[in-house]
Amino acid sequence: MDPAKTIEISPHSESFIQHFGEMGSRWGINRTVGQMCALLVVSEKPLNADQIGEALHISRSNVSMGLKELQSWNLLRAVTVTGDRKDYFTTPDDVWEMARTLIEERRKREIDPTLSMLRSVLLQEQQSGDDSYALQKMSDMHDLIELLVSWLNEMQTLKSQRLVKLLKLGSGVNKILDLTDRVSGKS
Amino acid sequence: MDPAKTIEISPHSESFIQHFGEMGSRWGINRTVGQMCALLVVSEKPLNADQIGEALHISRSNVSMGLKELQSWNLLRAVTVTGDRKDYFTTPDDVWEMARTLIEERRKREIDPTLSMLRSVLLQEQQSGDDSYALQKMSDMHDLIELLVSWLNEMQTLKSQRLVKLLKLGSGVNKILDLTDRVSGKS
DNA sequence: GCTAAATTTCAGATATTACTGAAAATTCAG
DNA sequence: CTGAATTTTCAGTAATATCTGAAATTTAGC
Repeated sequence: MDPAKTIEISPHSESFIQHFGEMGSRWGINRTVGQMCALLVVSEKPLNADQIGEALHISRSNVSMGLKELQSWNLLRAVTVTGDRKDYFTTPDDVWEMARTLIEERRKREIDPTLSMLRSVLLQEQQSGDDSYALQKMSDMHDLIELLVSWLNEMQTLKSQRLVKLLKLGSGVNKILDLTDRVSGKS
Repeated sequence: MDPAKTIEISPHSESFIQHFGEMGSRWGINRTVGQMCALLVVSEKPLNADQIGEALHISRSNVSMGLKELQSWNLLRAVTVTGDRKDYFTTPDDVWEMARTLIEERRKREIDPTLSMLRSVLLQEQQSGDDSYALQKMSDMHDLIELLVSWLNEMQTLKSQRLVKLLKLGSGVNKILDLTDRVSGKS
């Protein structure tokens, strides 16, 4: 079989990959993982670890660790090619699917732990009232985060098409809210 | 005047502050800045730099740098006390205001640059069609991000009360969407 | 099972980021 | 202005995170 070719990267794709590397650090992920993800997104065909390493000029072992990291983000699809023992990788085709996954994973890593912490602190009945200000703040924050998380979860259940429609409506929803307010006579 | 006292931190607040330190690294901010922010949130009174440093066991210069960082996130309010040359700091009282600011700032740092990059790449008309797959992906991603950003901006214009109502409605909006679909006869 | 290809692991090396103390700059009451 | 209080800057150091090559492990055809 055709031995794995050195993959070509166009200048446009190069910009894209470099950008994701730089942004990677502003995210929780590191530069290399960001580049790997970007590379797999713009690559039409799945790539094997050697191709990835060659394209990004990183060691084989670094590719391996990066793939593991991407896997933990649920952003990796593995493909096996008959007659080739190497593993080939790609990202989901649909950018909306990727966005959903990304948001879900970030929620798990960045928000859920804080919610647990707040719950646990608030559960322990305060022995004395001398810390009531702090506890009130934590309570406010808890409620805010819980609301955001439950909203996010609900959005995750919608089909992409539906979600897009809702986002496009934007603050137009506000008008509908006005309407329901008037009907039900609230606030 | 009463010289600035060593501030007391309750065990609950301590957990809160430590947690924000640890989570800080999962965010773009570092441990110390996370702790400083948490400390100012749960502290009823504004604190001066020395108090912050003492409470978190960090150097005065580190406090200074941390404050600068927090300022760049628009999360700091400075208060001057008459008869005291020291500066006192706090965070906004309203957690919703903080959440808005945080989301806006993260958008600026984590999303806007990517949108610019994608725009700039897509603007350069592709010389040859041999990279059409990558360009299509970038175009999809551009549209997705643009939609998210414009939605976020619209949400930022709503009053907190309104926003809460909308979030509580959650996927209930979907039903309203159904209704408008039926009326206008779309999709 | 054996073996060679492929992948993963991990200790040490490298690079990046965060922190400190000392010195410089700023601020403000007198 | 002056000078003491306060804040900021920054070069050097400490801590963290990332990357690599070599060795260990896993995998799959035979």
